[in-house]
Order: sequence, then structure tokens, then C-alpha cells
Amino acid sequence: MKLKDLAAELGLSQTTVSRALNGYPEVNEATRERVTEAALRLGYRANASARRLATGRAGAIGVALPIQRNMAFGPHMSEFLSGLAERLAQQEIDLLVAPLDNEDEVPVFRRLAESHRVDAVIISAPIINDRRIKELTDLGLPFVLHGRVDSPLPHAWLDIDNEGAFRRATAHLIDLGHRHIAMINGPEEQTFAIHRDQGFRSAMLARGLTPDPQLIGGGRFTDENGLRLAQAFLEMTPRPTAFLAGSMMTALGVFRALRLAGLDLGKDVSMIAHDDVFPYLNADNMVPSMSTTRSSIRAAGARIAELALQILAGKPPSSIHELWPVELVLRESSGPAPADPRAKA
Amino acid sequence: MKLKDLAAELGLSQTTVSRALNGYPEVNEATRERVTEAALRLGYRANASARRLATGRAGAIGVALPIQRNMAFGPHMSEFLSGLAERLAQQEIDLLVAPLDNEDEVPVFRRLAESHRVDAVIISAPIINDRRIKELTDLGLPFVLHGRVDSPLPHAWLDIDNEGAFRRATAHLIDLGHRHIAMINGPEEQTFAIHRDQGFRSAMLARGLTPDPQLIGGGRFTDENGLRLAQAFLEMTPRPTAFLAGSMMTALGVFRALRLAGLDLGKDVSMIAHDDVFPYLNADNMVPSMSTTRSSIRAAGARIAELALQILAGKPPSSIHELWPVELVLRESSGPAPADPRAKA
DNA sequence: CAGGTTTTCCAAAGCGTTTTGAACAAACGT
DNA sequence: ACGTTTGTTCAAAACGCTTTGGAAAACCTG
Repeated sequence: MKLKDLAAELGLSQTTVSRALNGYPEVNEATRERVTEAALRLGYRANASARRLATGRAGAIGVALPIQRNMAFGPHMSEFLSGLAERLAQQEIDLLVAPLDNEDEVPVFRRLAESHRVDAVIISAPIINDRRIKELTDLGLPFVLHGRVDSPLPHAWLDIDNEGAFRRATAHLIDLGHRHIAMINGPEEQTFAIHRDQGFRSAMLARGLTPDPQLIGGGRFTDENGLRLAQAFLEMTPRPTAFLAGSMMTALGVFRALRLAGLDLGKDVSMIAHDDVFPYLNADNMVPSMSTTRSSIRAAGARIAELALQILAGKPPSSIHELWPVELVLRESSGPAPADPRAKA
Repeated sequence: MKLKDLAAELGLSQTTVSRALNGYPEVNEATRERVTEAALRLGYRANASARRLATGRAGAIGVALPIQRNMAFGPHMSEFLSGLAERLAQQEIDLLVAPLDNEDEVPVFRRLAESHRVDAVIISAPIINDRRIKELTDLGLPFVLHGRVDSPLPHAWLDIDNEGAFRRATAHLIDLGHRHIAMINGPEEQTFAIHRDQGFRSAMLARGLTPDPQLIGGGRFTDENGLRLAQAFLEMTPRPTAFLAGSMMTALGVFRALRLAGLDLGKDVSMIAHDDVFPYLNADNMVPSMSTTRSSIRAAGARIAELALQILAGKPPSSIHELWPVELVLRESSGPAPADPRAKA
């Protein structure tokens, strides 16, 4: 069933049928109803490729999916995608997942752009001097950045306030009497990790404390990495009485390290972790329940999709900047520093 | 830069250039080289929409992404997608993610099919009497099923041996002396959960044991659900000395329940969990390390993409059935049953 | 070298939409 | 009554590719 058939069926021209279905004003309301009814009845739906060719719009938005083992964002990705897809579906815009085998997204985006496969792309997790900003600008492919990076080029971005979140979390731990706070950050080249580091340091310095470089580590958000770093930190003197963890996955690793060391979370040691809000891993249900800096990555995805649509509708990317606040949710894992913070393990 | 321009640039016809680029035999090898060189140099890439319109192929494969809070497969999805995307990228086939707001995939697939947006779809997690098999067959939209379900209609599927995996795991626990084994399964309407249940029961019955209905539960793969069920089971008399968990997420919940009950995993109580192999959550790094039935969901995704491509290449779906064996990996969490299995909590 | 094959290339006809430019009728203003 | 809008419809021209059906050129074969 194609447009031609439908038009013939109705005794109308293709033009009129097309316009009726696409909501153009210059068609009689009675005719429009007749057309939509027939389209529904006969199960007509415009061929996506033909429409795209005719309109010049791809009707799809691309997102690069890092597929390597060492990618940092495994569990986050599906939540983020859900958010994106949720919003795009309302507009019948497709979400195109482009796998990245090596870490270089640029040729992938070049291919997408040159073959007119997508109208825009979403990029995530910028590093310092991220090449993608420039390359996409040169390519003329609109994009929204999830995260934030210094760049002279105007571009749309949405980020959460990583700096503020970790500043507040750190300040809270200090208020609880903690002096030796360990920081388990994300991969150090990521700007969000840099921002978190800045938040951590500025809170420490503001209270006259010096961050201990021996208690600062970073890396992928895996349970393994959390375990390894936490174990190393617990061997240090003075031993940290509090941990900041960049993700729930590393927090799980810290959990285990504490357990192995026979330490009681929430009493001997405190922890605040960043929570991206996974439906299957709830900070509230942990034992003890986990204090977190919380921000839904799914909500961010939905909003980013919305922003991408706005850009396609003509809004200048340079006018799109959103910095989302992050909640600090205090639960059982953060408590007052123990009496003798220098106690050995 | 379009085909016409490129042809003009080379002093050739569009036909020849198109054929040269698409690897047709009837073009002089020297000409082909000239063409490919020029295409590369000038950054020409065929417009995807135009090509699709001309060939009638969508050049994309669809997958439904459940976006509801209560979806069962959060963390699995991104791994599975990675697998799919990885394989499809080699063929320059797009992966289209279609969000599902309600649980009914059929209208979504109907839309994809009618608008010729995809050439095939992947469906996952069948339930008993799954409507999708019939609907997709009626729609004429090729598909591969990830999972398995009884259906008179011929169709392609790939599944892991859930029944065998849980039979072996259960048998192993029985061999270790466990008599009261709790089962924390997936959502009961899912066929994989049914298969796992069958494996569990058959192993019990084979050794003359009766599964205790009080110790069998199911539900979504969340830490919360694992915690809740494990806590309930630990209150039963006789108390279970071993747990089977359907996923790493529920296993995390069981971990916590044991901890709250002051029980030592691997000594007081044993556990074997199913592991879909997440790069960010490693059974080996848990404390104690976790015995698992292991099968990579990413590998399954890659293979399923391959099968979908084969179907598009003309292979009959009815000839495509793969049942993957599941490894049983024994680690510290499974040990001999304690001396007095009837000990109260 | 005539006749037949094979190789290499091309013009033009699709693919199923949207969109442009125009046509026709009905309604309007004077 | 007549030009002028206004509302509604249409035929035909894109959109950028693939593919069909030939045709010209080059290469055999006897």
C-alpha cells in the first residue's frame, strides 16, 4: 500500500493525500478526514526512506555506543538510551546506535554525516580538548554534548553539577568530623572527573584541609576498580575514615574492601557515592543504605533528546546550556568520624 | 557531493560509478580504482535514504527497548545492544532502537514494518504464548528471537540452556549436602524463568528431594527483590542452606540479606547465581567470590545479529536454532552444607 | 576478416515521497 | 457584471540512488 494506491482508492491526487496526512492547512477538513480514515483502514504508512529522500531529513538521531571492554559507561548507557529513546519516540524520530570499536568517534560520525543517516548526534563523556566538538562543527552535523568541556566553539550542552555535588558531599563529610577522605573518581581524562576532583579539593581547602594525594584515585567505574583502590587506601597511614565514590559500581567494590578489612560502614568508615539512579540497584536498599549524590541519567537523556529536537527546529546551539543541580541524599553510610581517626586496620 | 557530481568529475556515467563502488563485476578494474580513489578523496558517500529507496532495503535492524521502570532487563540491555551493534557495524547496517512505553511491542513493530524502517527485528525475553511470534509472522517482518518459546510457527531463535544450567547448579549444591535450596528466579511469565525452574525441579526430584514451594520466588532482577525474597526465605523453617539467584542483581540483594542475618556466605549458606558477564560487575571480585552459571549476553547479541543478517541473505528462519551451553563456574560462594542444616536463624 | 563473444560503459526508468507552480471553482468587493 | 481573492485540488518535477536493457568497443575464433 503506497501513496499512489491510497490516492487512487480515494479518487484524489497524491498531492492532496500527502498534504492531508501531513497536516497542511490547504486541504478541506472533510477531505482530510476521509483520507486519514482510509489510511488507517488500509494500514497505509509513508515509506520512511522515500520521505527522507524527499524531505532531506534523516529522521534519526545518532548516538555512539562504545563497545570495547574498557568502556567506562556500561550500566549508564542503557538508562541514558532509554531516556533518549523515550523522548524521540514521541516525534517518530529514530535513535540510531553506532558502535565504536576503537575509541575514535569522529570517523563514525563522519560516515553518519556523509551518508545523511542522521540529522544530529549526541555525544557523551567529553575529555579535555575533546576533538569531537571541532570535528562535528566542521562536519556541520548538529550535536548535543552530554557533559561539559571548555571550547571556543559554540555548542549545546547539558551537564550535571559534578563540582557542586562533590563539594557538598565532601563538605558534609568534613562537618561530620572526617579529616582523611579518600576519593575514588572516574577516569582522569574525563572532564566530569576533573570537575568532581575540583569540588572535592575546593571543599577540603575551604576548611583548611589538604587533600592527601595518596588517597586519590580514579579509573573505570567497575566493582573491581573500587575494590582495588579502596584496599590500597585502607593500607595508608593515616587511614581514611571516609570515601567518596564516583559510581555505584565502584561503591560496591568499596563495600567489599571494607568488609574484608572488618570495618563497619557508617560507623568505622563513611561513604558517599554518586548515584545515576538505576532501577535495578537502589542506594536505599543497600546495607547499610547508601548516602548519595543523586541525578537521574535517564532524565538527562530525555532532556537531551528534547534539546536535540530544538536544534533541529532551528534553535541556535549556542543558546542551549543546562547545568543540572545534584541532590545530596543522606542515608546510613555517612556518619560521624570515629573517635580515633588514626586507628590502624 | 552526490553521485552525479562524482560521475561528472570523473567523466563517467552514474551507472558506472555506482557499480564501481558497489563492487559489481562488469567494471574495469582500472576504472574501479580511479572511482574509489576519487570517492575517497572527495569524501563521497552514498545518501543512505536514496540508496534505501532504490534498493527497497531499509539497511537497519530494529530492537525494542523497554523503557518502563518495571522492565526486567536494565543492565543486560546495554551489553546485548553492544553485541548486536558490534556485528551489524561490519555490514554498515544500522541498529534502530525503538522505545516501548507500554509492554506491547506489536504496534511498535507494525509501525516499523509499515514504514519500511527496518529489514528485521530482534525480540527478547519471550513469555508463554508470546503473541509477537504470530504477529511478526503475519506482518512478514523477519525476526530473530533471543530466548525460546513453544510455537507452531517456524522461526529463528537463539537461547542459552537455562534448564541445563540450573539443573547442574542445583545438582552441584545437592552433592555438597544441601537439602533446602531456595530459588530466586526471574519474572514467572518469562520462558527462561520457567526453564530454570524446570532445571531446578528436575535436579531435586532426580535426587529424591522435593522442592519446597515456600523457598521458591521470582520477580524482576533488582537488588531490592533479591533482598526481599532472601529475607523472607531465611525466616522459613527449615531455613535454606543454599540459594540460586537468577541474576547478579538479585544476588547482590541476597548478599545483603545474609549479611543482615549475620550469616557467612560460602560457609553457613551457599549461593550460585547466573552471570550474564558484565564488564563492570565481576563475580570473581566479589567477597566471597561468586559461583556462577555463566553465559555472555554480549556474545549472544553478536551472534543474533549474525543470524539476522543470514535471514536477510535468504536463509530460512526455520533452519536457525541455537541452544548455547552455559558454564558452571565454581568459586567461594558455594561450599558444603553446614553440619546442622536445620539450624534456625 | 566476417561473425560471434565478452568487456565496458551509458541513458533512462524506476523507487515512494514531498513540494512547486498552476488550475479551477466558489466567494467577494465594487 | 467583472476583476480579485480565497479555498481546494492536481500534474509534474524534484530527491539521489540502483538497475534494466542496450550499445559501442575490444577481443576472440576459425
